[in-house]
Amino acid sequence: MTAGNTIDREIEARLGEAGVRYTRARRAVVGALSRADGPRSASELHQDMEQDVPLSSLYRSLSVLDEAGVLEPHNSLKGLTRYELAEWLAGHHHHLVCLICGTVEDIELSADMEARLEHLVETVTDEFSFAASGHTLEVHGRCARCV
Amino acid sequence: MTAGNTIDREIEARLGEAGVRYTRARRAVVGALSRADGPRSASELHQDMEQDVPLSSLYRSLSVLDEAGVLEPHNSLKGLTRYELAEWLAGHHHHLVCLICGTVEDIELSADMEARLEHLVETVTDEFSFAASGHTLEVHGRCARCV
DNA sequence: TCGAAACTGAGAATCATTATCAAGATAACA
DNA sequence: TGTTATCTTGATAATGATTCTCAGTTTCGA
Repeated sequence: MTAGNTIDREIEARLGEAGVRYTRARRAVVGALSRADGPRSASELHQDMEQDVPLSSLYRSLSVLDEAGVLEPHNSLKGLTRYELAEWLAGHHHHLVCLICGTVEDIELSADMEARLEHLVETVTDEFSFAASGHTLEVHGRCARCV
Repeated sequence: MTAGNTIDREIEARLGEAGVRYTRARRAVVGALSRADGPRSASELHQDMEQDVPLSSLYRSLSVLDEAGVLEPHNSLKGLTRYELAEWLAGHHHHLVCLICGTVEDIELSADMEARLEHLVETVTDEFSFAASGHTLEVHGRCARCV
């Protein structure tokens, strides 16, 4: 996939600006996340990549990538933090959150709905003294696997 | 406030169905939460109620109330779980999430916007095999205190 | 008033995450 | 091409939130 390479180049550039390297471990994390269909926690990634990268390094990779703006953290069930590629890499989307098993699936909204949300967020910015930088609609319920 | 009493009666009834009592500690938790303007974590509540209830009991109260459907958990920054009164008690609302300090403020949407969201959620239910039970719009950014 | 069931508090145990630190890779450059 | 400054890594210890355990206490109904 050329898309993968493009993303890799963009990330490499971004990390360069941040003064850090795009190492094997970090590439592996990005790879696993771009293969995933939703946010993943450190331990989920650890399994996905078959213990290739030790947990402690994995956590460090995640926080480096997060600080560089390559990833976005997503706080989920049971005090777990799951990460996904940032919107500028993966596109804007929303979440289906399973209240039973905690997994999160990405979904996209219609352009119409998305436009309305954007407008709403602007309104909020004015109404409350809150500097909005983004938004996510979370739909809660039971996923297919949790019947 | 009569509202408080009404809520208390409703909660008492609900807990009765669940076969648990509405004890002093649990009342204190509900009181602190209904005074708050957004979700609160166990340790925040512990401070709010001036160590009146020991942390271990507080956690237990939270999980009992959660299981009985009186509270709703909200996963926030740094693996913290914050709770708030469930929607059937506190009304439906959305969140302003500060990415810096992690505090969450409740907001309400216009009826128009809310109707659109509801409609959207129904669409999602059909399109994906996902049994939606609720939704929240999270607006991310910096709160007034974090300039 | 007695006993079963529910509750409480203190402390130990768990789990995710972060910090530490010595050893290993890399890049720039003399 | 060796040298050095810097960035990384991996193992391990430490932290912080949350859950578990268990003995003692309270509460409700018979």
